[in-house]
Amino acid sequence: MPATSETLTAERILEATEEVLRRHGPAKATVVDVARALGVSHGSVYRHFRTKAALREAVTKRWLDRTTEVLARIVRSGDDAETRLRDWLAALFAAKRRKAGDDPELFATYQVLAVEAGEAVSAHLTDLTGQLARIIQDGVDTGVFTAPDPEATARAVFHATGRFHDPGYAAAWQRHDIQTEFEAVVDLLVRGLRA
Amino acid sequence: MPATSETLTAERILEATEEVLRRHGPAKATVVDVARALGVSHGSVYRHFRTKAALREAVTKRWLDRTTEVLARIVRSGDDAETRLRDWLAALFAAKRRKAGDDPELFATYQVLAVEAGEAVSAHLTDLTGQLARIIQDGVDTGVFTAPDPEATARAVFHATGRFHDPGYAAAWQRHDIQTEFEAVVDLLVRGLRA
DNA sequence: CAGCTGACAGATTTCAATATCTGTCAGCTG
DNA sequence: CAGCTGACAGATATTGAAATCTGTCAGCTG
Repeated sequence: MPATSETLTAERILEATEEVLRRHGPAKATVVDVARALGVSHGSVYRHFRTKAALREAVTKRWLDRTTEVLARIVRSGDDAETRLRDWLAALFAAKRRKAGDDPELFATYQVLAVEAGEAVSAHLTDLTGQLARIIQDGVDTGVFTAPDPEATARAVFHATGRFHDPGYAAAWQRHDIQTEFEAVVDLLVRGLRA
Repeated sequence: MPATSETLTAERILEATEEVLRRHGPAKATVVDVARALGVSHGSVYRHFRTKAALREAVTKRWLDRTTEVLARIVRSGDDAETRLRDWLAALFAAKRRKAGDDPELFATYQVLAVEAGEAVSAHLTDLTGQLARIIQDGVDTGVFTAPDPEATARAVFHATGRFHDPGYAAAWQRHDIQTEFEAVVDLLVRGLRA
C-alpha cells in the first residue's frame, strides 16, 4: 500500500531504492521491489531512471557524496597543513571503518554497487585526491611541505594509504593493530612530505 | 595413458596439479583430473595429500616461494640500502605485473588459490616484510635511514606499496601511468626513511 | 494531455533432479 | 606387505525447465 500520495520524484525513488537494497541486498533488489515499496507500477520508475543500472548508480553517487562532504569540511578548517592532512586521512579511515564495522551487510552491498558504478567511483576518487592536493598545496605555500607536483603527490599519498580506505581491505580493518599500522604509514608519509 | 611409470611422488602430483589448474582453472580442476593426468586412481593422490585443500595449498606455497627466492637475492646483494630498497620494490612490482600481464587467466587462478590458502599467504607476507626489514635495518646501521622500529617500518612500507603488489589491484597495473604512480610513492617513502 | 498502468518479449534467475566429486577403506596386486 | 584400486556415502556442481525480472509501449485516467 502507498505510504504517501505525494508525486513520484527521483528523490523518493532513491530513498525507496536504498531501503530495498538494505533489506534485500544487491543481488535480490529488483526494480519491481522498489516500485512495490512506493505503491506504483515498475513502469513509473523507468520514467525517472532509464535503466536499473542508472538507478543504482544514482544511489551510489549519493552515498559517496556524503563522505566527500564530511572531508571537505576538514580541508576548509583553518588548521596548519600537517594537522589537516593527518585529520583528513584519519577521518577518511574512521568513516570507512565505522561503516564497515557497524553494518557489514550494507557495506558489502555498497561495495558491489561501487564496482558496477565505475564512472561514479572515478569521479569520487578525483574529488578526494583534489581535496588532498589542496591541503598539500597549502603546505607547500606555507613552507611546511616540499612537493614538486602537489597533484601527483596527492595521488601518491592516496595510493599509499589505500589499505586504510580501499573497501577491498575491509576485513583487515577489524585487526587489533590496524590503528598502529595506520599511524606508521601516515608518519612515514608526513616525514616524506616535510620541507 | 600414463606418461611415465616412475613412482608417484608428491612432487609429480604437484606438477600435474599445476598443469590441471592451468588447463581447467580453479573452479573446474578436480582431484580426479589430477589422477587421470598421472594415470593413477584418485585414491592414490589422497595417499600423498590428505585433502584437496592441502594439495591446493602446497601448489600455492610453491608458487609463492618462487617469488620470495628472487627477492632474497636482492636483499643479499652488496648495494647500499636505498638502492636495494628501490630495487626490491621495483622487482616485486615487475614480477607481479609480468605474471598478471603475461597470462591473466593463470594469474586469476592463483589469486583464487591464494584466497583459499590464507595460512600460506600469511607466511609469505611475513617472509617478504622480513626481507624488507633487513634492508631497512642495514640502512639504519649504515646511517642512511632513520627508523625507530625497522620491523614496523618495513610493514608500513609494504602496506604503503600495496597498490603495486596486491593482486586485487591487478587491473590497475595495465594503466599507462602506473609506473609514474609507483615512482611517486617510492620517492615519498624513501624521503620519509632518510636520516 | 502528463503521468501512470499493465501486458508483453526477451534476458536472467531459481529450483529441483541428475551427475560428478571428495574422502574413505576393504581388498587386490606385484 | 606397501602401494594402489575402485566402489561407496555424503557433499557439491551442473543442467534445463519454470518463474521472475528488465525495459517498452499502447492505451487508460484524472
